[in-house]
Amino acid sequence: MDAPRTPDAPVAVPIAPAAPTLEDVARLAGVSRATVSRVVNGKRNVDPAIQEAVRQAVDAIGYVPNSAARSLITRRTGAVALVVSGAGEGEEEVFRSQVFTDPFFSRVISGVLGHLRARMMHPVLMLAETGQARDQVLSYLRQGNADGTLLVSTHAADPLPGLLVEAGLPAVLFARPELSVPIGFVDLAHQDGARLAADHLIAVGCRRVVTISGPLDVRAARERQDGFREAMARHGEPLVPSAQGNFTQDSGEAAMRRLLAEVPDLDGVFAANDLMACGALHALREAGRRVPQEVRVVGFDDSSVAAASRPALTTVRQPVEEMAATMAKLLLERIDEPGRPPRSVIFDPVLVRRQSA
Amino acid sequence: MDAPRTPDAPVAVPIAPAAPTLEDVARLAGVSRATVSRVVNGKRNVDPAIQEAVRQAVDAIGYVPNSAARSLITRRTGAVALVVSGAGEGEEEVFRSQVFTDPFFSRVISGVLGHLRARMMHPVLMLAETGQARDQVLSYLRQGNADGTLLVSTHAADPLPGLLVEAGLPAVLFARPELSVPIGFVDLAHQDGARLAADHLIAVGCRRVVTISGPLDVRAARERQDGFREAMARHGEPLVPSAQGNFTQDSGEAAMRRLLAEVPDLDGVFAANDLMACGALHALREAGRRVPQEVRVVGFDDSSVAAASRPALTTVRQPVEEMAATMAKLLLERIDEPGRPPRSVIFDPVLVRRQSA
DNA sequence: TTGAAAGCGCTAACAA
DNA sequence: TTGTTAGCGCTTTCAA
Repeated sequence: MDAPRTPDAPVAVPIAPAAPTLEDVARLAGVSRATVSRVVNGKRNVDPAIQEAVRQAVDAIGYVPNSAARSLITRRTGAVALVVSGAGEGEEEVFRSQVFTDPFFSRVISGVLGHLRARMMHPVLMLAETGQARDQVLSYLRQGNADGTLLVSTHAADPLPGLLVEAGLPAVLFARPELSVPIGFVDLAHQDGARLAADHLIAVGCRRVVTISGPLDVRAARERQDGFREAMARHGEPLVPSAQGNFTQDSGEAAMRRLLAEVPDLDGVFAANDLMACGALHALREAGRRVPQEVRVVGFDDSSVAAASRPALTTVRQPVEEMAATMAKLLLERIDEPGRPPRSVIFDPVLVRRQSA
Repeated sequence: MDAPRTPDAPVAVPIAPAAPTLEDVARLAGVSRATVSRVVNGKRNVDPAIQEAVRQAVDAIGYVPNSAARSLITRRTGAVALVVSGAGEGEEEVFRSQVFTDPFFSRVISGVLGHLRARMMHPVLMLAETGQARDQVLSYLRQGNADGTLLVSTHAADPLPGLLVEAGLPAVLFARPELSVPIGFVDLAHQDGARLAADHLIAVGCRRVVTISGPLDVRAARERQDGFREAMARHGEPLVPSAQGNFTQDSGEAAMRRLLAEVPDLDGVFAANDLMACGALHALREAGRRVPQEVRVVGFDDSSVAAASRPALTTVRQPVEEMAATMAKLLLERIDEPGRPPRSVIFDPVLVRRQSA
């Protein structure tokens, strides 16, 4: 009663080709597994003739080492986690879109990739914006899925640095941790950068200067603010009106409007990042103020929007790619020599003059 | 130029605590390794009492499974490669900075991450912009470092899709491959999107319309261009002046200048992406043309710059995050059921009206 | 339901 | 210089 089965379509059948192993190569080359292993890993002390024979066998058979097996012994994965961690209050999707809208993270990725690939290591991207996500990241790392962690915290009081140190996992941060944790980091001399901006605004003749700050629970935002105020005080301007933003363009635009209402005769603006400076530019244009003729604007970061905006932004450059590359370098150092104490590097900012000031 | 400073760092002594293994847990709980394994992996058929005992032992001892050992048997890593591949001509650093300046890639990452994390999988970021880099990616994958590949090609005739299929590695592409390769992908109905733009420009009264195209060796750019021209032809405008850009803002600005010189009375612009549309906006402002009063501008993608630019861009939305999430979904399907033929999904674009048209 | 035993594929002592 | 041998820590038949 059985209807004859129609044969399955002649689709490219997925034959599991049973990947060749060291054993197979060894047999074909007529040597031991150990010797093959040595050749494959480029260890010295192997007869050139045998080396050649092994190589031929490898090519002939299409051998590729299995990295799980290798990792099991070497305790190395060739991967590092690149984790972006938040405060733990936001919504997942909001956090994601904010993180990835900000050109900052792209620059971090770019810098990290640049340094890592030369060492044949690869970054695994992870988000740790909630407590649960953080636990997942932690357990992922504890399982030995990565050789170390590059951590970018977006908010203060992030518990992750402490947890990583506690777990004995190599890690390096972007930005000095809020809480004192014995861990390496790269950072910028934010106060110096803010001073550069203040000095420049004064130098080009501004007399009524205001600032748009970032969220003041973020250390970098605080330091930029403090540094700016301090420098202005030294120039005899101890009272600098300020409005707070949250590093987004919209928040910068809103802050600028508030400041225009509050200080109608302002002639200089320092924004704590370029995105907000860009927003300020929009608000100023909307208010009919010409930049830089009537109002000068200085941003911070020198992100891609700085050069792209019109007028192009004068800004304080933070060498993010270079910092990220250094972060990777510090991590690899630590992975290579676990005994070594954590190192940190602080970078100096530079003023980049464009059209806005 | 930065002169990195090195602050002194406190020392943290590295204790190598010899991670506990299944064996340790088994001994402590008084059961066999197999039983512990079953409990840890949530297999049924384990006495609740024993289950509890094992769990306690796990907690007491701080056991975490070693994923290299696990992968060796399961042949799963929990990682997928997210590779961005280029044509193979550019410089490494240039490619990196271009890739990561474009908000498009950030959106891809965001969408991928959103889908993957729910399945406890993680993306490993890789670039394959040169032949050498491509080989590295390929060997990384062949070594079993990832369970599959999500591939975003920036250029036509990318050999990687073919190589992946040939190697029997599960993969899904963003955008249909130029060469015919039996592989799954997600894509947008670009022509339909371009038609949306054309219909809108006509509907709002434009009579002298021009386009800024992307590089025409990129399929998406071609389809947007063709779709636009076709739709304009149906509206009785078979000859649409066009200038070519390369998807960057600067190239859009330059293209717009050329078009202004060539077609001084133009009153409508369709740019093949938002970045170029933004550049066009700048060129138009510079030329003293008011948008949208004198010239209407429509972009493509609805990337973050579209809403951020002033005037905000009317644009054709490409649901990149959703597409990327689907790409991840298709890949996981394929990883779970290797026998299954590749699936693809094509998304419909939507016109997003803002201020520029 | 549990345990014993056999590897997964590789590297690294240790001998030869 | 090469081979032998022992695992790395885990999952998974197969019996009990």
